[in-house]
Amino acid sequence: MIAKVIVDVPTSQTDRLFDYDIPKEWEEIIQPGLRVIVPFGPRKIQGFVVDVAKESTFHKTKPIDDLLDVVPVLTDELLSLGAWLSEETLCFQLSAYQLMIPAALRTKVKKELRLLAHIETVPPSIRPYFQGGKNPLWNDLLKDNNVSLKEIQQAVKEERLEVCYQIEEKGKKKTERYVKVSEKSTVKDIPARAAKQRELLAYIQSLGQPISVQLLLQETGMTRQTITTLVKKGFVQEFEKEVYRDPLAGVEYEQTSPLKLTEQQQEVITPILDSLETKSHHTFLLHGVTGSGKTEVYLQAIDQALQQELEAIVLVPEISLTPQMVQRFKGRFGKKVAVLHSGLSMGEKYDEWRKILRKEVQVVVGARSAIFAPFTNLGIIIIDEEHETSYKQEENPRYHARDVAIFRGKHHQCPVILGSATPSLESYARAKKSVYKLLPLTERVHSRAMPTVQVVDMREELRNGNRSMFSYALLEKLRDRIEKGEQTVLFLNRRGYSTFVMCRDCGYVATCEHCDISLTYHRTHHTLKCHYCGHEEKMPNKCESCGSEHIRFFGSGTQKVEEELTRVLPEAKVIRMDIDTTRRKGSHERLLSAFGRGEADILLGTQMIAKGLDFPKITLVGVLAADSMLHIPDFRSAERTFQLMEQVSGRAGRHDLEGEVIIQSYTPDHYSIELVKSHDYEQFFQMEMNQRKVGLYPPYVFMVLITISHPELTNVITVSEKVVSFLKRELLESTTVLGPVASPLARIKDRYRYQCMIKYRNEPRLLETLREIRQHFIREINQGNLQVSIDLHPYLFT
DNA sequence: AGCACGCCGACT
DNA sequence: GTCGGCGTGCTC
Repeated sequence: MIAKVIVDVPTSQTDRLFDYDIPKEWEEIIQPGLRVIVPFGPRKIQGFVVDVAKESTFHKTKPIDDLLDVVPVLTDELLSLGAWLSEETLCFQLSAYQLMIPAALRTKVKKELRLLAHIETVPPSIRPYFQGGKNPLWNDLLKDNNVSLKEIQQAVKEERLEVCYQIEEKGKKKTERYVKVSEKSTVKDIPARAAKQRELLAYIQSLGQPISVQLLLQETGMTRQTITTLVKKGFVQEFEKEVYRDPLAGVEYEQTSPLKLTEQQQEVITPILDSLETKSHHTFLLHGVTGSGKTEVYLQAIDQALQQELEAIVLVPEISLTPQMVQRFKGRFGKKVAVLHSGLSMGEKYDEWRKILRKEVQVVVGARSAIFAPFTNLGIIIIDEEHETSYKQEENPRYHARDVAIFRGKHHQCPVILGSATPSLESYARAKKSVYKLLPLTERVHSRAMPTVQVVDMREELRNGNRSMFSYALLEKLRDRIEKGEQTVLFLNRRGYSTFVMCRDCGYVATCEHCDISLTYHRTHHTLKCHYCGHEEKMPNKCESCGSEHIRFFGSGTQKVEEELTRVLPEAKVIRMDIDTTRRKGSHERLLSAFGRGEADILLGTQMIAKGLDFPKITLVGVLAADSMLHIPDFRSAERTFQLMEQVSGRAGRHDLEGEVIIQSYTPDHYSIELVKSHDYEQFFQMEMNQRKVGLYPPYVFMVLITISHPELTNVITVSEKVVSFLKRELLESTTVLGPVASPLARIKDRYRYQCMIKYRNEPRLLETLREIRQHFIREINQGNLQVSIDLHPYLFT
């Protein structure tokens, strides 16, 4: 029998199957999805078995060396998903499979030296390494300049030393020491004067089951010595037991039960339940305004899946994986839930993952990579806040969790639900074309009103002599809330901190005459540049629109805002939440719960406070600079602005008190800001779609971004030009190839970067052509200087 | 990725 | 004549 193996060597030359003999004794055991150790040239490496066959066309097959697993770590479905993913994202199959297993399982095979003869026979320089019967690692010897490799090689040849391969598994299963009573031991057998021992044995006996040593000590107040004596005398046995690391140890979740659904909720859940019951795949776009009760719909749909003995995956954006969110799922489904996010340690992630593999949980709540949870009976997949860009991985493999979800939905014939108050244009357009099924939730639960939104024109403020970052209207309302003891959320968007140029008098922003996208200021040449078409112009001294000299770059930090806030409102208690104040583990939750307890009047923060906040006393939301994101040179900037404004507005008035929103802007007339007033997603969608049509952007076209980098600028330019002319030659006439132009980040780590862009509607030879490009530059790539990164459906243009 | 093989310059 | 530089190519 032959195993087809993907070896752990991430290069394009080895990105194919290698055949290995399966030794007789393993024929029953080896199956697809197992990890194995195989000989590869002169060394031993790890690999994934992806298939088993009768025979090989290769005539010099070697046998598999060792097994790393007994139970497959990849299911058949995940194996085929990996193959598909590597096709679609142009990554190595190996990388796709590594994505699906926890980091703890990504083993390294290390080379170590062992003594075959007496220590005196090996070179003196390496003798110290063998002290205490140790086997030194090859790499450690290499680092030592006194050690001569020649001598080692000689010793190996003469069989005084041998080179062995040691598997180093990073993920250790956590164990604890347990004790249990030995058979037929009785208290009577212990001398009466050993009262402590008697008492302890009796206690363990009374439990009727093994107990962890730590817990035993805690509960009885005895010393370790007493236990050891009992063990020595043979009355009890001590052993290691595997335990799970519990990141949420001690946290109690209040059990919740299903709420009565509103009429609208009932309407949207019906087709989902239908899809579940008939086991047919549909992708639903659940478009529900903030506060419309999407989560309750998710919960009840999952409940239905569980009743059918099926499993569920829920994806949540990383930043909203707060205890508040986890609470809602744990509260309803208790121990059936595993949580996977980046805040967990490697060991904790490994444990959560193993619970899934062993079918000890049926629901996974997690960030992007949780979409690969090794379930085998999926009943439903939910992607909350579907428009979030964090669902796209920005490094290889550059996959989008939405695409993976739909692949798995089709495989399991189960519903996929994309939920959002502000769907991505791509998804909404698909829903309009009936590719997805649109499920609208237009009302908030308990018929609460949407918050009223007031847009303040900051140009006007400036004209009225207000040079501060707070408008009169916002200040007045802030004072009002403090007086009433109500709370305010102040939102400052730091993304787009960078370098767009704007006139403080008229709001004019320098844009590219060819692309209708704001220009980026380049300090090096004091110029303005377009990152899409390469257009370049001089940085103006005066506003081109009104002639004012108040033209400047934009950007302001939370810290500065906080200072100013304490100056103008000294009585206000402020909690600041940004990357700086939430870096430490748990500080995120601490700050939020402090705010929830009413320990502050104002919560000031960035992105991270835009989501999931649900506190009854928040009645005012202020957005300090709504435009900051609008002028990022990205065709999605208007979409992101609208989404964010809506998202932030949703924080206000979610309970009995009515909510109010103040948005400060220098471009109050822009539709992405204007339309927040009426919370009119539909209208925004229409406007933005027009823009996309004119500019030829998704969803009207698909895009591919190719980034070329090299330490030598001239090299980057030559290669980029070759790439572009090759693309133009190979691809259809209807396809647009743009560039090459310097990337927005024109140099990273001493490497120059150029990019080109493909826009296409239908391009059957696309993947093939892109693969050819990689292949063509393979030599230069292998020499390690050239990098060609290919991003299909990019979300980031740096 | 590693590692071997192989073909040229510098040296005991 | 040999040692060692790293360009090239292979690994079931």
